[in-house]
Amino acid sequence: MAVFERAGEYTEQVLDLVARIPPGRVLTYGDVAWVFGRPGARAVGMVMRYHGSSVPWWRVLRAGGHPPTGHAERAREHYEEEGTPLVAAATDAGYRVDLDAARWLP
DNA sequence: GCTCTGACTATTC
DNA sequence: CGAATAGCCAGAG
Repeated sequence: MAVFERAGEYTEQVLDLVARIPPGRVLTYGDVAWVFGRPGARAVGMVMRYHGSSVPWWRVLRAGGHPPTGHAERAREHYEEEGTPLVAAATDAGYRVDLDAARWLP
């Protein structure tokens, strides 16, 4: 595949997986890292910061269904547009994604 | 090749 | 529930 040949394998795998996430579905940083057999949740976030412009980063959230730091507002627009199950919550942007229903695994 | 940084997570106060 | 602490990994300088 190697469509995202920009950095190490890890980055390529992360970008490839995120790009494969179907609409209306989401994944947590921990899950993405878990798929690669590496608890590098932080590394996944870094990949998004550098190459997130090339992938649907809004489909990748933190543990508990909270959107990425500083991007909650922007991500919410995508969730409503794709029909991602959201849940009202008194955290971050005042909402969170229903992982129990939107969680997706390859 | 070492050090700093960060879109994280879990635990504790 | 909110803030603080520690542990974790990979990339960039």
